[in-house]
Amino acid sequence: MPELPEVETVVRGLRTPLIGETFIEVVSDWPRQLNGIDLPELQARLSGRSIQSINRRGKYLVLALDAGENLIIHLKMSGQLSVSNGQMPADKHVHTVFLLASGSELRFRDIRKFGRVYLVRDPEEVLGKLGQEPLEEEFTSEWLCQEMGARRRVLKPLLLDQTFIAGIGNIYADEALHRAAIHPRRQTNSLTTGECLALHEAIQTILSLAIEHEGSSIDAAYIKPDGGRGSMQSELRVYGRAGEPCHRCGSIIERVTLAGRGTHYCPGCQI
DNA sequence: CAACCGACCTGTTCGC
DNA sequence: TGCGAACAGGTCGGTT
Repeated sequence: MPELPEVETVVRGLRTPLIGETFIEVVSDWPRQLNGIDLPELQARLSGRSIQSINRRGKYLVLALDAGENLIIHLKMSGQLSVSNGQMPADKHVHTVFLLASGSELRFRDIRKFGRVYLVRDPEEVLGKLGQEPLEEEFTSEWLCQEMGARRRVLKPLLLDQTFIAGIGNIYADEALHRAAIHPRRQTNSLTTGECLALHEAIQTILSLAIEHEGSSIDAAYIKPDGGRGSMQSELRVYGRAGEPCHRCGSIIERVTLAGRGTHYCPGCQI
């Protein structure tokens, strides 16, 4: 579930309670969540490590620790992180708990169990294949237009390709294409310069707006670390609005399956 | 290289 | 009310 804006919101929400904290112990009842590191090894390498910074790369959270270790977490479809004082018992979907020196604990809750935790000395081991950060300076309209022209692919699946641009997921791909008034099935090399500029603008605008709104909380799948909800769901113009009228042209929003994903678009104004 | 499909999981919603 | 099918913010690996 969480895409770039949701992960960014989680990162911001974890900084205050976690930076400067020290790991004491890890408890897990779902070893697969630890992505192949066995619990004793994780325990040994994490115990005594303090958290120096928390950042985001694509949809990954990166906790930089002392002694050159990095704890990297991907929430996939249903992962949630929260910091608890340990008083309230964790519910049955919390599968990994990181106990901290202050007595509080970082809880990784994940109904569908797709989320993963990595502990690596070199973050590139996990993040190495990711593409451009869409809100950073290197993501320019010149770069985007050149890449589009050079590729021969269907547009929406390319936007979801994390090795091309890192962080866009199914909601914001659909929303960016609607804002840019481009049909999701268009071929990348068929875009005009004007369309490509509009797409670049739309990607940056929708992601920034979603961060301002602290992400989209459509059901219980995404909540902030403090338990609150984002408000971006009420700003969405196509995602989840099949059968409703387009705010721009009044046509009825359609939902189709494209590359295996539900795809929402306006047949009236997305050309 | 690109497109497609099942796998990985559990829960919720929808149609009959 | 019950019950199965479809669907869900993501990615990976194997196959055409």
